[in-house]
Amino acid sequence: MARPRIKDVARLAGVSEKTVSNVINDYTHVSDRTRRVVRDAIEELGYRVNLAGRHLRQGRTGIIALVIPELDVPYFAELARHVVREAERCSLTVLIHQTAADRDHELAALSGFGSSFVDGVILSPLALTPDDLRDRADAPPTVLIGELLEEGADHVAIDNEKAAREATAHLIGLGRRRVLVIGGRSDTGQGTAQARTRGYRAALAQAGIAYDPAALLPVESFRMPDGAEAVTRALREGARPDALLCLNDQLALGALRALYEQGVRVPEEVAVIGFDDVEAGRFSVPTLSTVAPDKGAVAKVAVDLLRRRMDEAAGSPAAGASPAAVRSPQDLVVAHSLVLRESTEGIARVPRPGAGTGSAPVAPTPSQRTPGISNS
Amino acid sequence: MARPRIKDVARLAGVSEKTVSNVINDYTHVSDRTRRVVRDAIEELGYRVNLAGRHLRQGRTGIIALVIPELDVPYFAELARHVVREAERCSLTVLIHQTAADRDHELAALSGFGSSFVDGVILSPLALTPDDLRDRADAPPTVLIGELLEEGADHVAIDNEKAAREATAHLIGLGRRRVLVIGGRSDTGQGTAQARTRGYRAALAQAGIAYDPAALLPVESFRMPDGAEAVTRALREGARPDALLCLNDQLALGALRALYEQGVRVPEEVAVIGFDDVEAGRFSVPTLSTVAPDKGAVAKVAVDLLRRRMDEAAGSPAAGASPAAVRSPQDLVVAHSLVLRESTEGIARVPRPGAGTGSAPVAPTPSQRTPGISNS
DNA sequence: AGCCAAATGTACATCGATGTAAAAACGAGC
DNA sequence: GCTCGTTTTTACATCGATGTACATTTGGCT
Repeated sequence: MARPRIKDVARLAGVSEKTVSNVINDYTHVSDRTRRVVRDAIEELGYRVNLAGRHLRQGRTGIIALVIPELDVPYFAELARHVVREAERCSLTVLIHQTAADRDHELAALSGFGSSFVDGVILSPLALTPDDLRDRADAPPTVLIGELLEEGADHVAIDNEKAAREATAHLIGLGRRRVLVIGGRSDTGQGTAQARTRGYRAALAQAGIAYDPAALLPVESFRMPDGAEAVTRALREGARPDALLCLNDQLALGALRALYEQGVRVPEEVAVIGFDDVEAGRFSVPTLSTVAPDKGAVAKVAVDLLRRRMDEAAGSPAAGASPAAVRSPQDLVVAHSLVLRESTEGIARVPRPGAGTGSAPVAPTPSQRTPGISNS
Repeated sequence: MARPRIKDVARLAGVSEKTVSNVINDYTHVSDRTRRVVRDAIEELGYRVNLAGRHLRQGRTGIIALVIPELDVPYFAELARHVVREAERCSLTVLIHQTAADRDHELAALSGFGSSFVDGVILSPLALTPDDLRDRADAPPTVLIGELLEEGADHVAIDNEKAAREATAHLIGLGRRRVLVIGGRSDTGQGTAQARTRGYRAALAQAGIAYDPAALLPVESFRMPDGAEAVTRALREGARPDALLCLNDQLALGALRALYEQGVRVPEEVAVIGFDDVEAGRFSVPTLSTVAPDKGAVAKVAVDLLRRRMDEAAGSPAAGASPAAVRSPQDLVVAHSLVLRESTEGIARVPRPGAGTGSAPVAPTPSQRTPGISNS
């Protein structure tokens, strides 16, 4: 009645345990007849391999961890979906772990959850310092996404500086001159926020617009309430922006809400643009222009790179043999595009026809996406 | 250089392997001195237990699976966060698995991913049939959340029928008479959608309003595009609702967008109410009234129940001894409340003051929640 | 001092699957 | 029929941690 073991299969099939193992693992030299007999026995007993035994023997689990700050931030959730799909293709299981942007949690993830039961880690760090990355000794292969911390670790992301430059340039091209940056940071760190802020400044410089440090509105975290609060406070303090560059879509959606509450029209008075292209931005009122990273590509590139690292780790434990070209840390850049929607374009809204709605709508369907300006 | 084993710790500490194991597992009869020596050795070597070995020996992994249809549906993401937090308290790790509402994936999850490497499963099924639940033989302990499939399985959810009745009654109380149900289903299944539809009909009946089957708008899935499409189509076909009961917030948010595009004012012309209380509904324009399940409670109750089942499974493999009271399937109901926001209340918006925003805002801050009508 | 019970530590087998090395079976060629 | 070279199969050790059963030490008491 208990779960059958390989031993039970062997007994039923009248062969040794190893032969059963050979059949399971598609070992070459097994006669067709034996293979069939064993298969039948497996079928009859409903046998399935026990991962614990295999793991102990082989030292691998087939599980990789995806470590992200918050599950309920749509960008991470959407990314997670892609990573899971991608991993499934290589029959890897993804263990999703949230760190709540907590350094200890991220550290734990880096070293494989205090035990080697994941074969690799894809980590989106928020609170780690470059130092943390250095003193990991026996950590599993790791690929970072999103934040660029420093040389020394594999990393996949879009060109954040360039993307921010393009987005800002677009706002300037619309005639906007007073662009606030929600979530902007002036320090010279390696984080995404800093890179995007640099891009913003580059665009200003290119257009010959003076940079005002007060245009950077810091936020506690990158969620809707923070965006709303930052904008509300800025307006209350007398800011008169004609555009907002929000460093992610959550901030932008919060900002849209705050602008609405303050009676500021978007995009007529203030244009708004975000980052990430989350689904909610396609249905907000107004719909949200945004920098769209190719999430599928981020996931694919990250998983591919991680797999290479895992193979290396497994293949040559006594390192050195493999070509330095692959072993040296990779910093891979993924494509992004600028998706323009109502929050920057000012698509005319259907005038209110009393309660009637018989006429065909003029506004675009929300799912309709502007082709966008693709980067290299 | 390789990862240290228990053997290495034992050698360094000058004790047997078992003693090290005893220290690690807080066995009672270990002298303080020995304990300290072993602890120091562990510290010095940076030893950490290997899960594979422990798992093989104990037959447990300390991992539970949370199986949900889609990670990027905010409700599931928010729920997942709570489940992870709750599990962390009992030092359980959560493996999140998405099924894409695919029956095969859900089945695989039910039987523990083709191997016994998770100790338990919390499953939010969408495509499973009651039959599937019956023929699972050696599946790990399982708790269902959300959908009520049938007797025979542990289950945690809000009282969906009652919640829908309350929500509908509230709409009727606002004077609305033509309430459409986005995502409504008239069949007599055990799903959430059916339960909510029954609640809707009950409320109509109670108010003496005739039920029109055409008021149920079926959807392909429960996401924003589906909500938008359903509403757009209904309006185009001549429907003249004065309220929408959307069976989740995603549908409602899509509906809000569609109504906006059609020039229909919310809530003046059409009141809208959703289910789930996702964060986006607190920042939409207008903000979204919704049935708010106590997600923290759902997570807590589900994890607690699962732990009981896991203990039972571990304690008495040859069942029978434990009291039937606990072993019989539980069907636990969690509290919900009705959160009223702009989409039903019609809070006055600040009139557009040109570009000025100097005056204090009148609208409530988005995070401000109406206390709500709590159920039992 | 002498004894007994409780406290503490150890050797060894075990969980399940698989790599290793070697035995057994098979087939071809003379 | 016998040898040699392959193919197929097997016995056994192994991965790392821990339960079992027993050995040893400790301490309290008479």
